[in-house]
Amino acid sequence: MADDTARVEGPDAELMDGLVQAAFAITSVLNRVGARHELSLTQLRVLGILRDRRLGVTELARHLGLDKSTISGLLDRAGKRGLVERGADPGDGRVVRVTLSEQGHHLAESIRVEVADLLAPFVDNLTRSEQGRMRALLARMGAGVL
Amino acid sequence: MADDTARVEGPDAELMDGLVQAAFAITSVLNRVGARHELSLTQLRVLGILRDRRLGVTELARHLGLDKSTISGLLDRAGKRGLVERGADPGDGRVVRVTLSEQGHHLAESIRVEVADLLAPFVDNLTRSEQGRMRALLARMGAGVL
DNA sequence: TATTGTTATACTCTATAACTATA
DNA sequence: TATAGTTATAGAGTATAACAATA
Repeated sequence: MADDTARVEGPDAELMDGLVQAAFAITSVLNRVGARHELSLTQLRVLGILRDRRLGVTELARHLGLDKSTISGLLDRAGKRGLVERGADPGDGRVVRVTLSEQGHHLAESIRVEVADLLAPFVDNLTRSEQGRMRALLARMGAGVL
Repeated sequence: MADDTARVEGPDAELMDGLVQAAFAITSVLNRVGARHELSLTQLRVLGILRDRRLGVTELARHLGLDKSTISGLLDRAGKRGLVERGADPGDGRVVRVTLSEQGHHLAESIRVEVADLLAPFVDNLTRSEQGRMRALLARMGAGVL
């Protein structure tokens, strides 16, 4: 075998490991920030998703990959804390429109800042151009729809 | 301001968003694979951690960032399924050495393969050299200890 | 009939506090 | 005294099944 580049190798196992480790690390940061505000990771995600959206229960369930019955309970607890509000849908009497309360918006913004603060030291280990390259590589991988 | 590069900007918010989205996406893959085998994400992690380690309950708790009482319950359930075994420590009568059973090792290996299969299509969106660059960037960020 | 949301039920996950055994 | 692990307890997260209301 003269040409090493022709060797058939599986996908880069080390990279996969790195991605999974990074995912755990980032999730740990999110959990820590959530815990400061007595929010589970899921509640944190609800706040993040509802920041710029007004969704029905079923849509929210689809965003989170959870059953709608799970969302009902989640919303009960978040509602009791004054973070979200349930409203009627003008066009369809069956759907419940879920929105962030003003307090919910404030909390979501605090969380965004705190997460950025905890992530910054790591992102700052990269130069500006490295940051740009990382961003581009994530996009090329299709990280958003992964 | 003649020199744009001198402008003080906050850390790259877009990159942070990309990292968080990627983390959710990867976690979703892990959850899916776990669900196939009726394993929670935490049980999945236990299998992964114990693959090449023989830890005490407290050490395992530290690895996972959970309380040791949580680990006790986790091990009860995993043990009942024959995935892990509790053994004595030769040097310290207080510690319980946790190991993967043979069945646990098999399952851990299956999971590794399944995760790799689900992640492969995305990693394969990058060329070899891009994969290498991504791996290096993750390492430079300190993704492992993030 | 099909869809939206809620409720009842049953587990798992998780932390806190109190406990036992060993060091 | 201090540390390792377990147990009891309580609350949150989760899915399944059954249900009511609306389309």
